[in-house]
Amino acid sequence: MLLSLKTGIKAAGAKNLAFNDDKVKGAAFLAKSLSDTNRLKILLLVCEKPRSVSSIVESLGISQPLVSHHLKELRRCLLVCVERKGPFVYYRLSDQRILDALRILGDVASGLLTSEKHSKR
Amino acid sequence: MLLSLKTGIKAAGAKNLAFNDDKVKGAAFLAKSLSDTNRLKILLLVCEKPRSVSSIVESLGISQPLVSHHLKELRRCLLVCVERKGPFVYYRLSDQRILDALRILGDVASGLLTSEKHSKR
DNA sequence: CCATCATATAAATAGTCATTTATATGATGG
DNA sequence: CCATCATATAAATGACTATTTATATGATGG
Repeated sequence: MLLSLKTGIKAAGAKNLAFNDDKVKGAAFLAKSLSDTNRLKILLLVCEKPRSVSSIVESLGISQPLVSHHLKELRRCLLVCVERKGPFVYYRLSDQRILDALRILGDVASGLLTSEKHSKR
Repeated sequence: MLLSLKTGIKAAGAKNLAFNDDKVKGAAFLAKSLSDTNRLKILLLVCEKPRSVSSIVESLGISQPLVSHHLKELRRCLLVCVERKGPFVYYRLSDQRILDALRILGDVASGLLTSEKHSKR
């Protein structure tokens, strides 16, 4: 299966030689974490400077356990870094390149909904 | 809720002014579609030239109904374009920028697993 | 038209996941 | 220590989704 994919890609010829199976699995793994709007909003909040959980709760207007739950998932994917300061726990985005990916996805989504590329038949 | 996010972002200050709620929703929507390894493999197969369903089935070694199912999802997100030629149906990637996003995600995933950024405490 | 090939859809199943409610941990100030 | 605040975890629930198996549609060549 893995082999047949590689074969397929090689047969196809070019651009995606960089996508070995680990890259594909890693990309899918991160994409899953980025597929929830609440998590995306959290990432956008912590991308500038570290933010405490309560600050995130206040900004997003969703329940504290839900924020904690999503932060746990983001931690699991190593998308955020954690630092405790007294009673507060601060989270920040661990890699700014995630923002680039999100920008592309957002732009492509906007484009796809307005363009007519897909109406091709 | 939407408002509070915007407020939160504006309060945060800068980089993500481009992320309005529609962009966030769009990015999450596409990310969900990218979160399955089989769909990613399909996208990588159709990113070069149009590919028929049977060709994809053969390359990936998964069942034809499963491939059709995933293609349907990719169609729903407008990530692929469809063209029928005789009995064959050809799919191709509708926007090459998706590859850029995938490359970033793959790279970040590789990086996060090896780096020590997250072990900060 | 009929048989066959390519693709799509349907139904069933099992696993995952977001959300809520309730409770626990953990630090701090008095 | 105790009360309180900040955060995390647990359990329950409903919704969604990937996969399989079976069947349907749709085009083509004879």
